[in-house]
Amino acid sequence: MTSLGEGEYALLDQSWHDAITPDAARRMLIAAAHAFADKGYHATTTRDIAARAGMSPAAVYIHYRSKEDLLFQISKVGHERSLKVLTAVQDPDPRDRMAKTVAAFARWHAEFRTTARVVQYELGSLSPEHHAVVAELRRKIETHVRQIVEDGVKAGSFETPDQNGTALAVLSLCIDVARWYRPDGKRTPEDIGTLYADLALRMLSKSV
Amino acid sequence: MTSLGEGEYALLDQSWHDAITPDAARRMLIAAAHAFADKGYHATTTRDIAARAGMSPAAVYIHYRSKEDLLFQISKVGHERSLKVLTAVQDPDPRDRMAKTVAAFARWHAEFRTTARVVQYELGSLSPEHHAVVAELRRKIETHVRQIVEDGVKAGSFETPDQNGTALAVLSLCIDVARWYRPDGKRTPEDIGTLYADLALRMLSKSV
DNA sequence: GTCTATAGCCCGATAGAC
DNA sequence: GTCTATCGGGCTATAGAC
Repeated sequence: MTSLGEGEYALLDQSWHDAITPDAARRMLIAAAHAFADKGYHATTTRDIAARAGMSPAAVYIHYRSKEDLLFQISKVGHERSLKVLTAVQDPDPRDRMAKTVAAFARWHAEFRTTARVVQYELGSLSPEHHAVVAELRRKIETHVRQIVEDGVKAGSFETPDQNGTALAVLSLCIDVARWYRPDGKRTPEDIGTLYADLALRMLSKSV
Repeated sequence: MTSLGEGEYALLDQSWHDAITPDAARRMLIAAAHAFADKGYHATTTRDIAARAGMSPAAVYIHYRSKEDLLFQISKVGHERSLKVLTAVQDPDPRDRMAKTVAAFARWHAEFRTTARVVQYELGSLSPEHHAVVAELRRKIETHVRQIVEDGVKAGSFETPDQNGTALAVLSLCIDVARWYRPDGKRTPEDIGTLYADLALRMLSKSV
C-alpha cells in the first residue's frame, strides 16, 4: 500500500526508469522524493519513506547507505535532468533559443515539481561532499543561460543594462515555479512555459 | 555568547523592536529566525535557538508555547512587514507605482533575507490554524500586485497576454530573491530593486 | 524569569533470522 | 533481499529549585 495513485507512480517511474535500478531501489527513491517534496528532508523519517514504498524501515538500508544518500541520488539525477532539458534546445536564432530554453526549463519545474522541489530546496541538507557535486551541475546551468543572453546581445537581438543580472532573473523565475505550482491549478506546465518564454523575451527586448 | 556579530544583531533588533517585547523574548525570536533561515525549521533544535540567544533550552518556553509558536510569530510579523512594504508605495502613475513597488518588495527580500526565507520557505511547518492566518496575509499580497497590473492595463500603460500570470511572475521573481541572495555578493539590495523594477516594466511593456 | 535535570518519545541505523 | 526487533542517542517539553 502506498499513498500515491497508480498514475502518479507510473509517471515518476517512467522518469526515473533509466537512472535507478533495481525496482525496489527505484520505488524507495520515488517514495523518498515525494516525502521530501511534501514535508522537507528533515521532517521526513525513514519510516515515512519505507511506508510510502510499502516496505519495512530496514529496507531503506539495503539499497542506500543513509537517508542523506537517498537525498543525494534524487538531487544528482534531478540536476542532471534539468541541465539536459536546457542543453537539448538547439536553435541558431538567439531569440528562439532563449524562448525554447525558458519554455522547457519552466515547464520542467512544473511538470516534475516533486523532483524540482527537492533539487531546489534541499541543497542545504546534503553533506559537503555531495553538495559540491551538485554545485558543479548548478554552475553549468547558470553558465548555460548566461551564454544565451551573451550571444543574443552580441548578435544584436537583446538589449539589457545588466546581462548577468537578467540571466539570473530569468533562471530565478523558472526555478520559483517549483515553489508555487500546484498540479490542480488553472495553468498547465505548457501554459507556464509559453507565458514565461514571452516574459523572458520582454525582459531582453530592445524597445522599452 | 552568540554566533552573530553585533552589527547583525543591532540591525535585526531594530527591525523587530516595536513588534516583540520583552527583550529576552525578542532575542530568542531573532535567534530562532537566524537558525530557521540557516538550517530550516525541522533541522533546528530548541537547543540551537537557546544557544544562539545565550540562554538555556528551557528559557524558550518562558516566552513561547512551543517551537512552532516561535515560527508562527516570525512568519506572522514577517508577512505583515512585507505587506506593509507593498502598501506603503503610493503613486498615481501605474508605471511608477509598479516600479516602486517591485523595487521595494525585491529589496526587502534581499535586505531582510533571514526573515524572508522563514516567511517564504517554512509555511508548511506551521500548524493548520497558524497557516490559515498567514495564508490570508499572502492573499492580500497577491491581490495587491494584481491590482497594480489591472490598473495599468486599464489606464493603457501596460500590455500583457495574461494579467494574472504576469502579476504572479513579478511576485515570484521578487520572492525568489530570498533564495539566491547572499549578503557578500556583488549586488546590493538596492541594486536588485533597481534591476527588478526595470524588468517588471519590461514584462508589462506595450512594445515587444 | 532563569536555571539544572530529566521524563517520555521518536529517530537513524544495525543485528540476525529467514 | 526483506523482515522483526532493538540499540543508542537526541529531540521537545516539563518539573522544581532558586
